[in-house]
Amino acid sequence: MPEKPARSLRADAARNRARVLDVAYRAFAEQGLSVPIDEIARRAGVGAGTVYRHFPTKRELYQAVVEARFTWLIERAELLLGAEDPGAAFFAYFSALVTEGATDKGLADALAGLGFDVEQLAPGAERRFKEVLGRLLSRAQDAGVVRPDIDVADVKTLLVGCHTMNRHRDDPDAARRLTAVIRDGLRTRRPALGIFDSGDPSFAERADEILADGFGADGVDSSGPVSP
Amino acid sequence: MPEKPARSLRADAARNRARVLDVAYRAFAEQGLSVPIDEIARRAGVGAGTVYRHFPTKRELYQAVVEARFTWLIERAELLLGAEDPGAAFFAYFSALVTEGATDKGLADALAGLGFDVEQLAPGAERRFKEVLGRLLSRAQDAGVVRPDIDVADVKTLLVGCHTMNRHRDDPDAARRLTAVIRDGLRTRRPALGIFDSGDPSFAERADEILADGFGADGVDSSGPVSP
DNA sequence: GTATAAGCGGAACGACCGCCCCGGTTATAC
DNA sequence: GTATAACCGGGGCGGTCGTTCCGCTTATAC
Repeated sequence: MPEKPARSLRADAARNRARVLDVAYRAFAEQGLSVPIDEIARRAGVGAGTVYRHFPTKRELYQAVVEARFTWLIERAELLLGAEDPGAAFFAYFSALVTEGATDKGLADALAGLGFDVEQLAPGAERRFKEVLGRLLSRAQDAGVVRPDIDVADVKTLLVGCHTMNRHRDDPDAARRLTAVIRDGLRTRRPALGIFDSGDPSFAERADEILADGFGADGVDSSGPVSP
Repeated sequence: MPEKPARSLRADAARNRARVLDVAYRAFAEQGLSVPIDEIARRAGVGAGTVYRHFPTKRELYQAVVEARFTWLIERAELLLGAEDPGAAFFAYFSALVTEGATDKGLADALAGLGFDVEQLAPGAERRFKEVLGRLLSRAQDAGVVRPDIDVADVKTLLVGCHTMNRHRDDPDAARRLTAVIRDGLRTRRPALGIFDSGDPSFAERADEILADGFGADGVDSSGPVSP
């Protein structure tokens, strides 16, 4: 059962390595990438040197954790690829990824590309993830459920946005509402019903004019509240 | 014209203060809150001590900049309050805030509550901002354009999400698409047209079952790729 | 012109964090 | 049991960043 791919590890070393990996997963999940290595070492009951012997850099430790998580996510997606309702499958997976990111900040950070670029961190896993997510997406699009103008990268970005929003407000009700907004936004537009449609387009131009005047111009108005 | 609310400042001191404030605005806009004080001092051509004499902490410097920006945003919103098309006014403002956040990372960080809590940073400005944004929102909701189940805090959070997404992908085309997804998600749902509707709800349950199995469970599978 | 105090700049301090090193310990082969 | 090499832990290094301190400079009042 236990594999020893490289030259065998001493028993205590193997134990420590597994322990560090497990603790690291939990710590990253709770605090994200920003958790110090020293804390992981402390929680694992080992010295920092031990962590660094098994994982030469923080990046490699993070990589090991993230890779395992991605593999897990990919497996889950594959379970849904055979589903009979492509739209429901896509949205079920999307929602699952959102809640997953709420539980695992390390994963959310990885998807967001905080600190390390995921494509370099775990190239294979990231590619397979995007591939399988892309298949779920195209099926939903082919079924006419998801708007056709977005691609996998867009979905990934929307996912990152959902994670940020959930961190910004930990209220679960709000999280559900906000995810619902994005899910609805992803759906194919129904034909306009007139009264609900976007409103007077000419006003949109006028609004832009109103706002355009100096919006985002340089400098802080020094006669304002900034100069006490 | 130039006010001197407190005891008068020496001419060079006033000049330096204004210079620091202006440079700080630009630096925060470009790099967000994470820009070091030393760099602001360097760019302003003064020593770090000079920055700290005028603004005792980084927080207070940031506060001065953010407060001015909020005041500016509030003024812009008030211009739109009298608009005849509440829906267009709301969406015009929302879009303006999104592009504003892309230009000004310091502002985006403030809205996201990164580093400092905005409500403590600039309580008055933040309250007035939420108030005026809330009025634009309710009007659009009363007009039946924006879905009624969301509140101001939701809109603020969605804004933060848009900013994150725009940072995650700097492609302007993608940014437009992603903002469009959220704007569409904010619109009142049209009556369902049957074929496009959410799909078999019973499958949604089954999908949850498929995914629920261990999704988000504790621990990393140590027989996986984590144990080379 | 001179006295004086406000203002200036940058060296320095402390805290944090990723990473390295080395003297001591311990599993393992014989 | 013993030799030995792998392994362990934690102190320390180097870098970053917010903040403070102090000797020198200079605007300003008289």
